[in-house]
Amino acid sequence: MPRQSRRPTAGDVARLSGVSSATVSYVLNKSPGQKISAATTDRVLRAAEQLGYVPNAAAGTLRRGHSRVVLVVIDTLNVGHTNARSLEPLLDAVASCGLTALTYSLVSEEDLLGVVRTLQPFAVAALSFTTAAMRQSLRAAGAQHVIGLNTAEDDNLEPKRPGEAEIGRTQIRHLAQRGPTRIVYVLPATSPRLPIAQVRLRGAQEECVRQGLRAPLALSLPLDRHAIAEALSSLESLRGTTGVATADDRMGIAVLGAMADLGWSAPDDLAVVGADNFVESEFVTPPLTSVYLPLANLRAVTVEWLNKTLSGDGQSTDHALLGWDAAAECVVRRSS
Amino acid sequence: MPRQSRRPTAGDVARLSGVSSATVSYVLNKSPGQKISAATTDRVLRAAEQLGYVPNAAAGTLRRGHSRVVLVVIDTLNVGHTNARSLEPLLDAVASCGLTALTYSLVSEEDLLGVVRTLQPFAVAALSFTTAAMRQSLRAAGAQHVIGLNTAEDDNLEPKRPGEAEIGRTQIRHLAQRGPTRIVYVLPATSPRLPIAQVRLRGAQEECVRQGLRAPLALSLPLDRHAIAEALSSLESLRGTTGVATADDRMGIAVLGAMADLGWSAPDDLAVVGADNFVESEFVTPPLTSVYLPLANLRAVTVEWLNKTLSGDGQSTDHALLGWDAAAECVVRRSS
DNA sequence: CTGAAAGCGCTTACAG
DNA sequence: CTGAAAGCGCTTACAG
Repeated sequence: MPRQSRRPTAGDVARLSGVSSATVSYVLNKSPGQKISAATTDRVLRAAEQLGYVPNAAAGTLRRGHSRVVLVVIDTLNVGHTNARSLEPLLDAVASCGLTALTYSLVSEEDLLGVVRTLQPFAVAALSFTTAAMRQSLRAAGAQHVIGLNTAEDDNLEPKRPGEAEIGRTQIRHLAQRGPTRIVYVLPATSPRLPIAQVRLRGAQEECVRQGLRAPLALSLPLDRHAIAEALSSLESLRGTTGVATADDRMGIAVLGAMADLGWSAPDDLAVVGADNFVESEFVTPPLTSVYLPLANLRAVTVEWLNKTLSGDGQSTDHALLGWDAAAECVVRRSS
Repeated sequence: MPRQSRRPTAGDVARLSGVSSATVSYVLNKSPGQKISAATTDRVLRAAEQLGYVPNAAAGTLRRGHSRVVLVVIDTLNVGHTNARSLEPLLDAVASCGLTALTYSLVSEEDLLGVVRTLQPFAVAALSFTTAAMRQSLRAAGAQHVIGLNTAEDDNLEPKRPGEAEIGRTQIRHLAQRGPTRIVYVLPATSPRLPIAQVRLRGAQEECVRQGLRAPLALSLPLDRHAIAEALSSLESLRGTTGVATADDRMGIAVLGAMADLGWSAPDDLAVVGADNFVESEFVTPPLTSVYLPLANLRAVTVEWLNKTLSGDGQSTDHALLGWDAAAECVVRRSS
């Protein structure tokens, strides 16, 4: 197999079409303010096509000072389908603007900054809550533009996930309507998603105060059917008057399974509400009520923002907000 | 807010430490074959630290001919948790080799080639089956090295997902052991994962022949509890003698839910087996039996491969294989 | 309407 | 042991 021959450069295209590499660049980038004759344009385009010319992005990046990549940051603390739902419209938006979308799974913020320094992306679109300080660091590291999920109000506040507390509050509001006088909040004993679970719990605690309910009993349980059943059985005396909120639907489904093992049924023995609205929650028996955060038209918002920054003066590094409905939605099913 | 001052370059570091930028490069890259005095090394390191110097990756890429990025390709046709499980060890492996891992969600192969042309990655690690032709294209587009899930045998064969057929075969082998004489295969009516479902069905069909069973009844159903219940009720006469295999656990859980609505129970009325071993499958009632493909030590295989290519002559563009256990595993639970 | 030339920031063969 | 210089492939201000 012959060694892959050198990849064609703008110079090669120029030579073939009998113009300078500058003209090639003007034609291929449709540089505004450059009038190139139709005949020349045509020759250049034909030559580029013939050679299969693809600009060397690294050279462009070096010259321009930033790449044409949009780095989409995924929050690994979100459940998979939550990310998937947001990702698709975002990737779509980026592609439709002629930019290259790359996904980065957020492990640590330090690591993300390293990637940004490496990539010098045109923009970072963070599908996670970002503080003003973090956005500042991202721009300092070389991201021209930063967009993220965040609320103007909470900019510098911890926790960084204001929407999560709202999920906890909404779970309690729903349970309170159903009659229970006592709340149990079940979170996973160990899980990478524990930080989110804790914010949800905090929201639930707040809402219990507001509703005049006793503080919720927080139960850290392993994702193990038998262990959960055992823990629930010690709550025997609470049957009939208790609502259970779980940190997510996975735990909610596990609780329903454990209840079945105990011969208990929802909502009579315990009313159960989960979070994140897993697809599976509709299919279990009884179907699981769930609270989640709907994301507003991400695609449209992103396209509009990218177009604005692309046509902008090139200097603006302001951040923008990704669409975000502050209100959590409760899908009521038979478990509560 | 003052405009961000120019980012420091190797030249700045050189000036501050009183050496040339060549020496800076030698020190920072620990260039073999260059003897730099300890004193100089120290001064350079100190100056780089002081200025917060980070090499401009685009310049390095331009000069070197490829970047230090490993592009990890995710197959969006796999379910989220399948990808997540593979992704973690891979990202870990890449980081531990001092390279930058970026994730790309495979939409189309053409689009992936575009990203590779843009990024000129050091390597592409594809968490999807890749044909020899595709790996060839990837290298032509600028990926120095390519690694992927694939079997040497099936290199040029369609379908590109040999493991999926094995899932279907294993589902049938399991059901056949349980006594059913008739097989129903349930796949989603519409789903982005339909291509995978169809390969699984084909595997199931093969295995039915091998087991001397009648060809499976293939049922395309929407992910809708009532619609599934209705479809199942027309199978009334098959109760007690039929095994149901579903294209994945989501559909399996939906089938169990629909059966509950009909007052049927698994495994007595229908023995049910799903695929992909969702975490939730253990928690539904009855717990769902599931077949999945375990991935072998991805991290170790990847690290070994990266180290080999990094220390290699720099010219080799051969591909390697990611760890892959050809055997599917069946987690037996009470639904079958 | 088009081209010659500079320069983005690295890396490395070469000269000392 | 260290430095001067070339060059990777673009883009763009400038000159014609």
